[in-house]
Amino acid sequence: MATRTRAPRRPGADAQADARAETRERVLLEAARLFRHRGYAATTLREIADAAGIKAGSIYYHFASKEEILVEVLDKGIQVIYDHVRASVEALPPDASFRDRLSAVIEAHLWGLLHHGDFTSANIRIYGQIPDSAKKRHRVIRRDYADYWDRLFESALAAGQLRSDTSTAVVRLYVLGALNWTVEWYNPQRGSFAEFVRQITTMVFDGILADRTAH
Amino acid sequence: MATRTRAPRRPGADAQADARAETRERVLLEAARLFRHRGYAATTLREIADAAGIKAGSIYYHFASKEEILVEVLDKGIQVIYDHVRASVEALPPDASFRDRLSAVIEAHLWGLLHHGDFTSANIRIYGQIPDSAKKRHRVIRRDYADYWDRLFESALAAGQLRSDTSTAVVRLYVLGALNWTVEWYNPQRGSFAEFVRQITTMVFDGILADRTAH
DNA sequence: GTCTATAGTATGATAGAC
DNA sequence: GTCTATCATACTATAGAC
Repeated sequence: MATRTRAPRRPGADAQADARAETRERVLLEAARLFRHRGYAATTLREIADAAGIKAGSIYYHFASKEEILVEVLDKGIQVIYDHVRASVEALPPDASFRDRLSAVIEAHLWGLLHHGDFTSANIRIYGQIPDSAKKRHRVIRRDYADYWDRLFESALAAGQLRSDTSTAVVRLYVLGALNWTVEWYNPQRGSFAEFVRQITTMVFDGILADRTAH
Repeated sequence: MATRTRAPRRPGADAQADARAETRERVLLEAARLFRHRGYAATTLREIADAAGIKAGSIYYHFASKEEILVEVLDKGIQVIYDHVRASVEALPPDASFRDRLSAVIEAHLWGLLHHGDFTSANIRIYGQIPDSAKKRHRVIRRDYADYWDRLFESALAAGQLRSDTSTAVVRLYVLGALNWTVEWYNPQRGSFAEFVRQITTMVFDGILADRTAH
């Protein structure tokens, strides 16, 4: 395996590896789409295989079990968002304010969430319903991402920019809940993504009541 | 059937009707709990029957199909919240402000949500994954409740109390998303329900940033 | 790398006894 | 009203041909 991925030994080996990776990706993509809309247990390997253009038995060349597919789909649902968020924050000037920093994180989170909707919505929808063994393996990356948000809020609290009458954990759960649920109702045909981000960010920052102050 | 429910004709008929209704309720309760934690498709009628203390075949005396159970569980998930919210608003003085009105609605929504967690969480978790036929039957009450919130926000907007840079539909989706997700993380052991409601209401009204004005 | 065929198990639903 | 027994179907996973 190491020789195959590192240094193909004969002509054509690259193309073969590509074909393999491509089928694998197709299976993951269709699995995410089906898990999202049907649930994990209700989705059969035959459906996934059909959608990916292969037969059910062939899936076992790429994955050891249905649960292997599940864990990869769940992990990817967090990973695509986390990667995007980190890149977005790293692009900020080092002296960016908390408000700028959090704005960037919210926008990047929403971007990843909505542009990989099958993976992220599958994650949100089915996490509560999967076998404990799968939950346990997936929980690592989930915890990492939650910690990232907690550190952000902790530093804002220390700087006096976050409301102090609520714990940072509750703020994180409230904000991530509100953001994540948008994948269930966001409609790109009802306005631009930028305007959508502005509306959500405003409500997260300043609430839903009519402005009584100018920010 | 009408004679049985209206005027029992012999002694013991009431007790029989009670026993029937009680088994039926037990099935619904256990179904809600299992749908919540396993999903609809993954939950078998044998599991529901076991939990309710009867055999799988006996379920068909009370329900025509698995989908009948599903629709009742989903409807109840909205109904218990809706009833509580309406009663709470009707108890307000007729000249209550929008802020008081919305405070009452949020508290009642959270109360119903968290005190009937199996029905409400099952509803939230599995609605996106059920057969279209079930979705269609359940959608009526779902739409009614959404309309209730929309009317609340419309009147607040007309009175200049709701922020006007976002449509009432988006505000409703944002708020209900944030509120509903609390059933996935609320922990009654980490503080009183009243304090929890205060924190959530504050964030919905005024956002998460440090107070810059006194309300 | 994908196929066909199939083993072993579990499912929703029904029929009929009590 | 609840039971037992069973039908027809579908599932995950495996074995071996190509």
